Amino acid sequence: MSTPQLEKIYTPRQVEDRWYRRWIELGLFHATLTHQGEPFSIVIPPPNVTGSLHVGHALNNTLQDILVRWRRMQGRNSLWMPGTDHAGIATQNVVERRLQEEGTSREALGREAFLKRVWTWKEQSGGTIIAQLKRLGASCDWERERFTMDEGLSEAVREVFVRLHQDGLMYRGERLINWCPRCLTALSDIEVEHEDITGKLYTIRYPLADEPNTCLLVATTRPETMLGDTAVAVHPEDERYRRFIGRRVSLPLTNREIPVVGDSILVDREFGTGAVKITPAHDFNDFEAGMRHHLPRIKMMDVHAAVRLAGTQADGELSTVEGLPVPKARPKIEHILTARGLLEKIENHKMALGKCYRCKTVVEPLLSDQWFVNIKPLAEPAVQAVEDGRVRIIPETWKNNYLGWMRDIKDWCVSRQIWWGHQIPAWYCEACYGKPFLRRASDGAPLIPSDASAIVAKSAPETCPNGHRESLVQDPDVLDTWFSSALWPFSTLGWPRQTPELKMFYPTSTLVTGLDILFFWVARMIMMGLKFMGTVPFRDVYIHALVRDAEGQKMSKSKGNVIDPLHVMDEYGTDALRFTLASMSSPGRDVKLAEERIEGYRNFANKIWNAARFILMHVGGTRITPPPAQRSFPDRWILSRLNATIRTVSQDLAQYRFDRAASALYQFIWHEYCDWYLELIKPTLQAPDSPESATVRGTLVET
RNA sequence: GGGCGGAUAGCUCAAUUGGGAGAGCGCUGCCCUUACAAGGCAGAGGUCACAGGUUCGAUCCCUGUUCCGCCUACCA
Repeated sequence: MSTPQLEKIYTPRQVEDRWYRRWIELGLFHATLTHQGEPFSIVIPPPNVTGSLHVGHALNNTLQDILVRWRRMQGRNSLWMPGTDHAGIATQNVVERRLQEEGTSREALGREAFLKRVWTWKEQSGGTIIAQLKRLGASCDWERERFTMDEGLSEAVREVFVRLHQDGLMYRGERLINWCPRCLTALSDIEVEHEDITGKLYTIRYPLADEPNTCLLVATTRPETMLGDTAVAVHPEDERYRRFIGRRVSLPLTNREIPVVGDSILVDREFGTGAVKITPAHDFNDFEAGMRHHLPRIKMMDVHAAVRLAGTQADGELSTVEGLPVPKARPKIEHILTARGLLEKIENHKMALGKCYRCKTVVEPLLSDQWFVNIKPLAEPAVQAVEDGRVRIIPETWKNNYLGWMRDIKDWCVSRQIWWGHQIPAWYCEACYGKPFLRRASDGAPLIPSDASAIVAKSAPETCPNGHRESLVQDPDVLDTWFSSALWPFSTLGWPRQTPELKMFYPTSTLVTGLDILFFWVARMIMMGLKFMGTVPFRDVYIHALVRDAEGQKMSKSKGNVIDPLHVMDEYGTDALRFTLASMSSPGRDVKLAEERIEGYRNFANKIWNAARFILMHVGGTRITPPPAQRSFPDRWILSRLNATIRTVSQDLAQYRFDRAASALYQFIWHEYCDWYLELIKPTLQAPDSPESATVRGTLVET
């Protein structure tokens, strides 16, 4: 019998690396098609390919790993499908920043060279997050790793786009969309973050055209947009203003006269002055109102959110505003209005400011031609699937959140004016619609004529319907990153081909994710899964907590309160981090990660290490399983406790109570096995030949 | 504006059916007893946010209040 020499103190790093290598060598994470067990599958929420492991990833992947390893131990054919996301805007921004440091830009490089550059960047840094997941111990089936821009997944994207188009669920149209003036692209509604601020409410005098001494008082938080006003609305039943409806006011600072209309939807009599300016090209409500009253749309800013006076005959003073970005234009307009006695008052006003979720720039509503998914027909079945329990959302409290959003869902703007991503599979004929075609105008807007009809196809068509061959150009825009993510549960398994993997592992068993991407990702996967696979993409959605710092603050680089999981793993070991995250992951509560807690579980790992060390010192690698009749009282006791613990842990994990499972393990190992059992058997270990001793050995090594 | 969650020991959090309030960390005291001082044993510490109500009895159920957090919402 050899007596292995174990260090007195557990040093995680070497042990972790050694075991991880061994697991990989033995192919333990690889799911095969020949495995007889009942399939169990999870697709990873693909991290951004340029990303680095943060503590949210650590939690998310720890929980998935626990589930997968547990099911694997139960004999299930378990697949954890890994991969990364191309993360369109985020990645493009990263590479663009690099270019800027080099004194160049994507425009200077041109599309092709730029994309080459992004791919290079992806090859260089794309492996980082994967390596970090391995460091975390993630038991993914790495042989199956996918990337959202792999050829197979891109094919799935084109297939879906074309089929949605065929079914009338994908359309192009001029709508008001959220526009990021820094990223220079459209954003979907949920890509806009709202921040509460105290802004200003300006009340401006709009004189009646035929009665200049009488003014309508109009309230606005964005006075500069008055340059794009095409009407003023009052409530049709408002006694104060009824007599003005149908007459005209002369729009200050411009030479235009605009009508006064009655609109009971737009106007809240109680708010402000009861009179609202209508700027159809720069406000969502006004856009709708503009449609109701057939008002013209005047764009008073360009894609950089800089003021344009086109459509307005500006006087000398106003022309100084031309070209100024909104934050600079606003005070100038305020100044001019004040100087001319047109500003009635300014009040403080609480409001929500929309910001780009990628770069935090203030988002502007902009009139633009974009591609949209007609989402209602897809949302309805996805609502049903959750209502009737085909998809279970855990904890259930988020179910209403999901249903509420889905029932009130707006069409999904899927086109992005960036280069990194899946280029939209639509072609236009320059011969039919004139040149220059797809070049960008000085304001950056694509020059696809609104009436140009697109030829949507999986690959470039030979000719346009009129027979032109050489004049076809592809839509320059790319798809929202979340478009390809929505297909992830089946595209990674080989769809649109009917692969054996798809048959075996779809629908997947569980999705583990954070609340922040419930709408971005989860909802869209359910919609797309139902549409293209006919079944839900997963049975359970487990929504875990958000990890905060010890003070409960959201971790952010700017606050400097970020806990780096890599640092924690170096300092305390991977198991300490994982056990901490699991044990604090109780439902309905955010995880406040405090370093002392991690230290406590580092000690736990050390405790286990030393228990093993103790056993090995006495019995080495001997493995003896005595028949039940020969088992001592302590043996029978600890075995019964062991079985009870296994039962508890299994029940807890089946209910996604990672916290309880962790505490059951902690309790058993430390306070029952170590504190009592090991102490109880110490005397018998003094007499190595006694039957009790043999029993002890067998039991210990077995467990 | 609407919706949801939280408030329990100094700190971080448990407590699935209303009936004696728990863990880890920290703290106090004693132990370097050869598995582990990243340990062992013993112990202190809580009007379970506040105010009402239901009940024989409430941390738990109901109502209201305060504070914190989140989601959602473009009342200009």
